[in-house]
Amino acid sequence: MRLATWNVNWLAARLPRVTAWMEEHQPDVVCLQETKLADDKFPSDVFSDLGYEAVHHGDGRWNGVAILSRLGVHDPVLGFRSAEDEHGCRIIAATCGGVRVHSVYVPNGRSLDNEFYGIKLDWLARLRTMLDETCQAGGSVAVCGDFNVAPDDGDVWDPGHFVGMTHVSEPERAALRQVEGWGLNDVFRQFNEPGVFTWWDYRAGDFHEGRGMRIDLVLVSDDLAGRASGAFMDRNARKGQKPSDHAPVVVDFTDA
DNA sequence: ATGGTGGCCCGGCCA
Repeated sequence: MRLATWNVNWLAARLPRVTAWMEEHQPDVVCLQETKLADDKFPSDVFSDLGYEAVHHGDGRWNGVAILSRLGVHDPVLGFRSAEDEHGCRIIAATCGGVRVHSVYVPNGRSLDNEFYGIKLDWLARLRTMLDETCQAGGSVAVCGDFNVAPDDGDVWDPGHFVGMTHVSEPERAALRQVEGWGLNDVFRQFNEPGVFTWWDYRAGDFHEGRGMRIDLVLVSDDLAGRASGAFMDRNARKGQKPSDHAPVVVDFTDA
């Protein structure tokens, strides 16, 4: 199974790039974030023509998450049980090829003194609760998406630059570890050295200057981690005309 | 360096 995650920063603008990328890389399951589409505007037919079933959770303006799969889409769950915990459309789950897949877009947090920072920490705690409530220990589980947290200092271009900022603060990293504590592994790290990033600000030539962060993660249960055969970030998808500010992350698994 | 860019929808918000 080839599993991918990509924050596309508005699917309407990115659809040609996304479909071309899927045809080139042939993922079996794709988690998308920041589609910024209402459900009735989601281009299910385009993905259907490529052989993928899709489930989408979006309200049209901000956020928006989806799962595309050519291994089936079973038992989809849109959002948390309580919408007020979710702060927009930020999580969708479905079973694809025997794996419980989650596509997540964690709140940005804005700044350490902003109310959205607390919302971000609460959201990550709520994610852990969802895993506790809906996933069986020992099952095949993947939580993929834009976590808006760089797991450690090797995941940012310059730790000194980020002192006092979100994405790197200890409470955020601790909240991420609590999610991983369900029994998930940051599988990208098995195959890549520190310094491989997934997001670069559009501004000031950050991409070309290498000023990025690794905030797009694929967290998988132990059985999947044991079957992982490779993982990469596709830098080419961040180049050229009208890119997302995120690059996709791909992980390959051998069959069970 | 409080800029810079690029999305939402068309002025302020969000990343």
